[in-house]
Amino acid sequence: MDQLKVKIAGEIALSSDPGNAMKKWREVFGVSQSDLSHYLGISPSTISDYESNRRKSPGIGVIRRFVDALFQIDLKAGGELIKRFMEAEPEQKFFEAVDFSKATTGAKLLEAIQGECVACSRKVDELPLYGVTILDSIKIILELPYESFVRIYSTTSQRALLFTGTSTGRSPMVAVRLAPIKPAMVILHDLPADKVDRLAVKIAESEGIPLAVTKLGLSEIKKKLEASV
Amino acid sequence: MDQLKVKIAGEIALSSDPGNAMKKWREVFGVSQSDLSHYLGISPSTISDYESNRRKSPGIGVIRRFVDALFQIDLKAGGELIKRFMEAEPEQKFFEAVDFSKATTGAKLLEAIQGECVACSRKVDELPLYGVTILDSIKIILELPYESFVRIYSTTSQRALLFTGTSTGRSPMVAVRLAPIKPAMVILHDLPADKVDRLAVKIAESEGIPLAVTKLGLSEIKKKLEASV
DNA sequence: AGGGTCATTCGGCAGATGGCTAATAGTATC
DNA sequence: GATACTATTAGCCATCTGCCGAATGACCCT
Repeated sequence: MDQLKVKIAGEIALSSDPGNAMKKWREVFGVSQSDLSHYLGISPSTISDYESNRRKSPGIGVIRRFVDALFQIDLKAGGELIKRFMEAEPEQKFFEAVDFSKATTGAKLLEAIQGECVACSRKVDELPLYGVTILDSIKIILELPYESFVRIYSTTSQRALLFTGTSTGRSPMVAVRLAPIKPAMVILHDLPADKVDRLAVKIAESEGIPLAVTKLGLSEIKKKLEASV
Repeated sequence: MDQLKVKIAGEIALSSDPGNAMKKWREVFGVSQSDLSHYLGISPSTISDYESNRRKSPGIGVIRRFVDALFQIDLKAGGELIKRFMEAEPEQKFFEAVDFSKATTGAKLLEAIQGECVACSRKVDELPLYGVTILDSIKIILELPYESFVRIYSTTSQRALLFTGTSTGRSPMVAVRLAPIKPAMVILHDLPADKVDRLAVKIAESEGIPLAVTKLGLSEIKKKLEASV
């Protein structure tokens, strides 16, 4: 647990955009600016000041309070996020790509993997899909250093992202929002449609990216994908 | 390499004694205050100000420049330290204890493992030894979070510490200096007597702790130790 | 005894931080 | 439309950072 704290603090401290790093972690922990500020006993605008880099070099006191607050808020709520982060084993591959030889559509893909659209369903047929990238959401957040946090998405235009190991879909969509190049579609693995986070849906809508869920097993999905190549 | 930077930055940021954390890493990298300050283009007293916690919450800008400087200084000198840190495999035990059933002396121990004293040799016979703790110096520095960096030494009074994987003996002695409870003797493994760092010797002298080296293989040493139980 | 490197302490100062309040605005939900 | 929650922006100010220079002690060396 301390290790995770150290990683977050170090990431913020070394980031060339510390405000964005703080924002990322706040959103990953699913805390609003006002909740966080209330917890810290300061005004919400102060949080916004940090996240917009109005303070170019925040003191480590701020960082410490910030990280501690996120942890304590999560612990009060049961410590689910921290638990999942701690359980994630390092040194394992966290993504896998399947390319299609010819373009398909979101609708066809969802049909193949028994997916259900929860946001932006009208766009499901618009964009051609050239492949699917399967990602472990926890590992991405943990193992990609902040600077390269978004680099993985550089090739994801015209591709669907399938996130595994997500409990609400919030963290992956935060990642998507921060990315400069957006995927054509996002699919959340093993997550009931009604448990999808509202913030995640909101991000999907505002970005215009179809968001879907599927309960099919991972190996099943891979089979289907490879069969459709 | 970035991971190591993040770890150092995070450790400093979250430490309740950031000055000491900065000092630890500066000394681990073997850089003097004046060299570091010269490299950063600031005055040596500024470094001292930080290390004595005159600034209670240094900005992340300072931390960033500090960490970058340490890395660049080491890289200019060949990057040996960074290389060693990167090579250290995690998830491996980093210490091993051998206890004696009855007390022995430093002189007897050194004779058994073919050790050679390089500092404070006159005290080698004074203190009774009840055991030897074998430590991997790199792993200690890397894996022990700063707060518990010294906890391992709580039981080392009346014991000798044998450090493996050290290239100059500087880092282990820095660790010893920071520890609240001191070992009775320090032995550096696989290191020629003339390559022992001068700062290491100085620390040993000022702490009154005999410092020795041995070239005997680790397995040989363990055999000898177990034989003398 | 003197010179060199090492580190610490302290007073001082420009400028930045850390915080506030108030105003603004986008989305949701009622 | 009103209310509530979200986040951002701007002006303001006390305090603290970030850095300096000078003075002070340790050492070690020759």
